[in-house]
Parts: sequence; C-alpha cells; structure tokens
Amino acid sequence: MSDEDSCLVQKLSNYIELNDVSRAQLAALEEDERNLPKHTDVHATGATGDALYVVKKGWLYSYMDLPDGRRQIVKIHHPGDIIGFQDITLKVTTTTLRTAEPVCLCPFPKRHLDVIFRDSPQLTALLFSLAVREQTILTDTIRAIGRMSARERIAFLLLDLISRIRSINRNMSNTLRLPLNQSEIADTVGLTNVYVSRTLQSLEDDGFIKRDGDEIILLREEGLINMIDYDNRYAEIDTSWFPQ
Amino acid sequence: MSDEDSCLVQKLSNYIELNDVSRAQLAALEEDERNLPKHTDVHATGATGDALYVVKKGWLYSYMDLPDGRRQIVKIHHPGDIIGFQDITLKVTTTTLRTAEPVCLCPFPKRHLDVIFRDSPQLTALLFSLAVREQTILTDTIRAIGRMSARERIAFLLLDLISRIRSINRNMSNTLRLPLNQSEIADTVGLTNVYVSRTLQSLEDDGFIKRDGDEIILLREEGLINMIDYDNRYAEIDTSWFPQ
DNA sequence: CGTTTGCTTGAAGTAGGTCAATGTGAGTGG
DNA sequence: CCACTCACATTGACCTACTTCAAGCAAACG
Repeated sequence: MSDEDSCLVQKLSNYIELNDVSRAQLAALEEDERNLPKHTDVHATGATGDALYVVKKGWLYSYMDLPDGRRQIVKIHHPGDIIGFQDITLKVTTTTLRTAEPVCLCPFPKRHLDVIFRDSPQLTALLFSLAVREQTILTDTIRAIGRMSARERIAFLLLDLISRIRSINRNMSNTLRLPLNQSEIADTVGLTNVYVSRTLQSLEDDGFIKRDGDEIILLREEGLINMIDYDNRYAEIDTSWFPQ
Repeated sequence: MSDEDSCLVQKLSNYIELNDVSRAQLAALEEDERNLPKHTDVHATGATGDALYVVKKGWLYSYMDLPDGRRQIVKIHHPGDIIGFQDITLKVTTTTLRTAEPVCLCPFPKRHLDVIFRDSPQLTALLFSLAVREQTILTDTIRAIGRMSARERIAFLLLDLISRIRSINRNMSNTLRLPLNQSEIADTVGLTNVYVSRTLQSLEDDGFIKRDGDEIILLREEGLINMIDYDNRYAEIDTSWFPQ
C-alpha cells in the first residue's frame, strides 16, 4: 500500500482485500475537501442530512446537549472514519459534530453510498460488521460510564483510544496524542473538567501515565488493562462469512 | 396480519412489506423453542457462539461485569428481538444473557442468517438500518447515564421502554409492565437499588407516575419528555433507499 | 504585550452510595 | 389453613466521590 492511499482505503484494507473497483469507489468519496479550524461546529452545506463525511485529517467529536446546557460527547472521530451513517436511516440529525483541532473533511452525498451497497456485497458486509462492532464499543462505554470510578473511566478512555489508533497504524508505540482539552475529556467520560485534572494527576503520581503537552505516555498499560478488565475490540473482525 | 404471525415477522413488517419468501425465511428462525424460568443465565447449547435467538415471549437482558462484581445491564430484550448479532462479527461473546421473567426463546444457528443476507437484499438493508438505529439508542443511553441525575435517568428508562413497546403494539396505553426488580433497574441506569427505590417514590410523590405491582402508569408523560428532551427513536426508519 | 484558553488548586457543598434493620407479599410445605 | 421462607422494597443514619465555585497561573496567540 502506498502512502498516497486514502485513509479510508487504508483503514478498510485492514479487514478485506480491496479490488480496484472498490478502491475507486472509495476514493470517489474523498474527492471534495473542506478545511476547518479548531473548535468549529460542522454544518451540512447543501440539503440537510444529505451529507456524509470522510475524515482525512484531524480529530472531531459528536455530542448531544441536555436542556440546561450539560453536554455529552458520544463519539470521537479519527482520520479514516465515515461520519453520518445514522442520518441515512434516521432522518433527524441526532448529534452535533465539532472539530477538536484543525481538520480536513471530505463531504459526499449519500447517493454515493448507494453505489457501494448495490455493487459491492463484500463492502456492504464489511460496513454491516463495522456497524455491529460499533454497538459493542458503545456498550463498553456504557459499562464504563455507568459503573466505573473516575480513575477507571479515564483508564478506559485512554485504552480505547490507543487501541483504536493502533488498529490502523500498527506502530506499537505506547504514546497517545490526545488533542482534547480537559473539559472535552470530562464531557466524554461524564465527569467535570476539574475532576479530570485531579484524576490525571493522580494517575501520573501513581506511575500509570506520563504527560507531555498533548501527549500521554502509558507507562503501565497492563496495569490499566487489569484495573478495568479492558477488552480490545479493534483487533479482530470475523470476515469468513463475507460474500465472495 | 394474523395473530399467529411470529413476533419477529410482526416487528419487521412495521417497516417493510414482507413477501411470502421473506416471511417463510423469518418463520424458519422460530422453529425450535426453549422455555426458561425467571433469572437464569442463557448459555449456548451447541458450539459456542454459533447460536442466535429470537425472543418469543418474556423479557431478558444482557449485562457485563466489572472485576469486583459491579454489574451493568447494557440491553433489555423484548419479544420479537433477535439476540446475538454481535457474535457474528466478533468471535468473543461480550455479554451475559439472563432472563428477567419466564421466557420462551427460539435458538437458531447463524448460517440461517446467511440465507437472508444472500437472498434478500431488502431484509439485509433493514437489518443494517436496525443496527444503525441501535447505535443511536445506545448513544442516547450514554447521554442519559453520563450526564443525567437519578430522576432523569429513571425518566429516560421509562420513556425508552414504553416508546419501544408501543412501536410494536400500537396500543396507546400509558401503562408499562416492568418485570424488573429495583436492583436490575439500578444496574440498567447506573444507580443503586436503594436510590432507585427513593427516586421512584419521589417521582410518584410528584405525580409523574403511579405504581401498581409490576406496572407503572405514566401520568404526566409530557412532563417526563420535557424533563430530559426525550426523542423517540422507534418511530421512523427511512426505507426509501432500500433495494426493490 | 494584552487577551484568551486551558490547567491547577483549595474550600465547601451535595447527590448518591453504603450498611443495616425492618417491612411485606407471594409462594410452599406440612 | 397456618407457619415458614424467600425475594424485594422501604427506611434511616452515616459516608464519600465527585461537583461547584472561585481564584491564580502558564502558555499560546493575535
């Protein structure tokens, strides 16, 4: 695989062998580009709900509000992710999308997806599998937020993010670049920014992590894994039943 | 539709017009039956992970444990639900399945699903849509557990359950049969049984609900909806893009 | 070089947890 | 038909993990 491959192609070829037709179809999703600065809400340009996005560069997140302004971040998006599947099936947009740092985004209309659904049963099966895996990850998150202490929730977030990044990059580094401020971390794991600060310090004091700017080094990853019985969901997808 | 239709057929025909072939395929999923008493864990009978289930009667739930015994219920299952999709894509079983009351379950091997995936693009699209909608609902749950007070979480649970049941039954009653004890409710919304008791009482004192045995009457449903900005996800699925 | 954005720190408050006792209704067996 | 049990719900007293509020500080930025 060359360096010029799109991140989407790079991500999906982790699971199946993509032929040239599929590659072309996927590459077509990244034709347009849009650059956005840090901390801006992304709104669909054209007809509402028609646009999906492939992330080309940078982190984003989707969040939901409560009536009084409380906020919950429900998903963090990385390069290679497709954003907006939920808007295909549910007409109403359920979340707001926001950049965590400068981002490059490729918007495409949902009819471009139809092509894939129609012509590539193999890619369809993969997208289905990824959707179901997503359920598992959300389920893990519910377990974390519903039943874990602050320290354990932070451990969960760090392990989840580093496992996910490793599943694409394959570099086995234990350093995680985390371009989120502590209020965003708080809104992800259901705490306050103040307590996130204290908890990160305490994890650092106990030698689990080391912080350096926006990077976090996991010094005792095994310890964190044991702390919460963490299961890496990004490792394996069963592709044996896929058509072709 | 006749009364003898399987609950699975009944549920899915809410969204698309099922032809006879599809109906037969779906009915085949409910050939075997297994009756289970209240509060028993369901284990696969044959080869591990091979079995999926259609719920024919009764409630169940899936839960996950923490190292020290804390428990989080991540999904409640009703008649008509298919349980076990996650085990198709991920080989590891991620949750434990347990009956909340006496239950009738129809186990079937996953290769029976292959038939549907191969022969009915329309049903495939529907299953994909349901999987994506499930993400939205899990996301709503994360919002509730991550950011809501005890009272709001209980409101969310009640509204979610009654909306879901209405989407199949279409009877517009405001009474919800809730065959879960307060420890199970607690493990669903991330509280303790004691505090669930106090919160239900407080909701009753304020005239939001009335309790009668295992039934809960929502006296001021609008009030509960406004309290948490509840969105009913069970109402609409966009089937316009489905093949055929 | 002033302003903003984000992190840290301290003090005080509270929502919900923990522990333990009591109450209660539905079986169940004699 | 009564006694016993068992599973649940309730109640009270106390506790703590986390929140809230507010101030100070450092680094980035225009």
